Amino acid sequence: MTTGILKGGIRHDEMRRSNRSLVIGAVRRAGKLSRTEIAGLTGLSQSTISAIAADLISEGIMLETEHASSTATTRRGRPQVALTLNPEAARAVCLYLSYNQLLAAIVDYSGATIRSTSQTLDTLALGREELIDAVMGAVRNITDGQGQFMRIVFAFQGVTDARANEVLWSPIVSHSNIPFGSLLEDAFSVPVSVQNDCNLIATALHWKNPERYGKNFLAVLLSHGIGMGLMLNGRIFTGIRSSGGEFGHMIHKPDGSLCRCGRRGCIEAYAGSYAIQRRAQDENLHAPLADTHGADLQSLLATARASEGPARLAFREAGQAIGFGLGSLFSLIDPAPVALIGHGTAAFDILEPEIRTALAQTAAGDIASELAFEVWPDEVPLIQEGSAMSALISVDQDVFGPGLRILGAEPEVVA
Amino acid sequence: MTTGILKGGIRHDEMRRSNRSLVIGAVRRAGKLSRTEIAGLTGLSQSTISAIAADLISEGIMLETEHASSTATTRRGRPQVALTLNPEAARAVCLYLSYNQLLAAIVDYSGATIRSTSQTLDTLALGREELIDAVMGAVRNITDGQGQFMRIVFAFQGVTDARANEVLWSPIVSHSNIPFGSLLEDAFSVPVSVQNDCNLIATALHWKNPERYGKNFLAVLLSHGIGMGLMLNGRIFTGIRSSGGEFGHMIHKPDGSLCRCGRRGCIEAYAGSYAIQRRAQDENLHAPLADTHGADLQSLLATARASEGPARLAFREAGQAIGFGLGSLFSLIDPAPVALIGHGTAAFDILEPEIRTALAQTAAGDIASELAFEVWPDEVPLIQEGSAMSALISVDQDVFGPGLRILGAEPEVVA
DNA sequence: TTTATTTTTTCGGAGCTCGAAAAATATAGC
DNA sequence: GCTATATTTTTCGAGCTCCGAAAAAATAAA
Repeated sequence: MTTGILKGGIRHDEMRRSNRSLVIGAVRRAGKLSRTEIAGLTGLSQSTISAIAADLISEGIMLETEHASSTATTRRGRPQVALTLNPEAARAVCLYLSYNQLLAAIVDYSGATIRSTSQTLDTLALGREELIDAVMGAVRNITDGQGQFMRIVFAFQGVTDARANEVLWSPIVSHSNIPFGSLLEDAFSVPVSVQNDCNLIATALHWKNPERYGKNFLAVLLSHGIGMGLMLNGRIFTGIRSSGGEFGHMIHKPDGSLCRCGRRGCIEAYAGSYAIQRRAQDENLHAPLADTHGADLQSLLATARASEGPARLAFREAGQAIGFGLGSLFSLIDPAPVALIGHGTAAFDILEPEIRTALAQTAAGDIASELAFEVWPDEVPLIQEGSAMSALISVDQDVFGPGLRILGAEPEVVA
Repeated sequence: MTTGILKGGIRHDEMRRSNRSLVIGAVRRAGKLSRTEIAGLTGLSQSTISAIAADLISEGIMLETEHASSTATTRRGRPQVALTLNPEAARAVCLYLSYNQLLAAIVDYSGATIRSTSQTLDTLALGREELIDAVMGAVRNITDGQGQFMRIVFAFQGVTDARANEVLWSPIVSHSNIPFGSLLEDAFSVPVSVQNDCNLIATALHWKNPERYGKNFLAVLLSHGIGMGLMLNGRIFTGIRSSGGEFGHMIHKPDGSLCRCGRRGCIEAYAGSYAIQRRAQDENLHAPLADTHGADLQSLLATARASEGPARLAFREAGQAIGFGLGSLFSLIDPAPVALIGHGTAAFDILEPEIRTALAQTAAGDIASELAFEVWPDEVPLIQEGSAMSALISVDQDVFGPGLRILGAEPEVVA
């Protein structure tokens, strides 16, 4: 139900704008598409597609590829000409700051990675200015001599604001409210979006496997902390003020274990890998916050698998927290496909039965049995792919859709 | 971020369709509007509005009202002519089935109630067929001799499916999966939508007070059970399969109190009025399910206000459950304006401090202090208004927006 | 080489919006 | 009462964009 916020009469140019975006989106999704196929997919007429394609080609946004052998073997009749996005049409910079690591990449308009860099840095120890300098330096470094670029996407473990401009809070740095968006925009004169890593994971899943991850699904990152990306109605769900979806900080047990965020009883305080380790060692009151990235958890997991004991109990309680949390979430939005991502999924064999047992005790219980989890151990490639798609879709819709011409992306005129 | 589900090229007729809807929506929102004002609000040109208004008037959807004294006292120049929706253009039937009561109303296209009926019935005791017959009878009864109508909205305390067709489960009847939508559609040959009562409350708040209840807010019904309606991005939020938003059945305490739904630890099992009463009397294991509609709760509340004791404790625990629940919810969607509705709000003086204390311990704690609750003791008028608006907006957009002509709504030709 | 088949482009027609000018309708001043 | 001024609404021609049908293009099959 639309509810009467006005402004927004459709004019003539809007129509073209929208249809151009539709065509670009269809080609991005499929990779290669003939005019006839585009007409079929969009419902627009052949003649309209012909006109729009001619424009896009003359603007250097799309390319005609030699005889597309798209449809099986050669058939009678004039062969279809495949259209693709012109890789040279635009470039974007993708940044990903995670615990002690800063990744950067340049992608072309087709999504291919042109160049990438990686550097380690002590994220928690760094001062505010040092942190900003490191990020700025990474962009300067990777773009040096690489020509113009049209977008920066800054992926971040933490809470960003809803306008995708500022980092509000993050577990991996010691500072809050850092306006990376404005800083980067001022420095590089390019639109920047600051995005929560889990939201980008969801974006990536949607592009990798649209059958499973269509208009509604859930991606849960099981890592040092617990994160979530949520797709609802075909859109990444963000909160009203922040990037939202702080699944890890829903309350599992009022007044329960101490969480990294300073509060008590959050899901993360049971299911984050630091919490599992803490629970396995002594009792569960105070958080040591040792950085348990990788190895330690592996040995703990081996112990847990070997026999009953505190280690296995710790993983079980983690599974319970996740299960009840999903149950509460599903009370609001119903079960949907769920993906579990990150190194915490190594313990999936122990977690899953506990998750299902807990879920069965919640309002989602009836349909929980239908629910299939998919596991992706490594989140980094997903975040990188999500960043690239996020940047490029933004170019598709905001720049090439409207048909503006942008500095530094001078299109070749393909007579 | 739009994500590439195709189909949906904009054609020429779509443009008109969309702009017609926009005009109708503007007039519905404002009640009375001159062509000039519509042009200003929609951003469309005067000439376009003139053309669209002429169409709508000739189709009998809008009316020219005598010299609208909309703008203060008379000014120089040709006076504005106010346009209003023609009350005769359409009618809709609104039904509301709640505990032991079935309300029906006919509203005209301006939203005015033409006729209304009320009947009591023993909802829990009624057989499946008796229940269906009662609903059918109510529609037949109220529409008898009243001419054609274009929509039925069936408001319901309970879970409906996402297509707004079926009642999946309800606490007030003994049967589940009743396809009221199809049954009514077959019987009356009119589109029917079956809606959760809390979603309609949210719709009503949005129309009554768009400043406060704009694109994002939350309505929580504190009654025998606990319900929720959620507006996100200007749309009523529904789950993927069901009407969704079952706030009352998020888990407050794993393995906690028995809930009316058969599970344990739901928020409702602490905050529903049956739960409060149960908690005040003995211990909290089994639910008596006495129908505590009204009076009993009043005396309990008096006891609670008078002195410390089990009664006050029961209300306090209810507040805690609500507070932690809101905290979890706000972890996902951030604080937004909240309205509390229903007879449970009579205890607001006791509940509020507990809600705020609990909230402060959750991720929403930082901004919880900014949060203002608004209290509406009586839900029925809101549900009725919400039903009417829901039905009429559907006519606006699906029938009159496209400009089709519908049986039984023969427009007068206003030369 | 001719015919059949399929894709793509071209062209005329129709619908919608827009801006500017004209028409309509009131008040204000003399 | 008449004219000037102000404001709203309608009218009219121009400009986009889309569509359908026909033409053109490009290939396989006969």
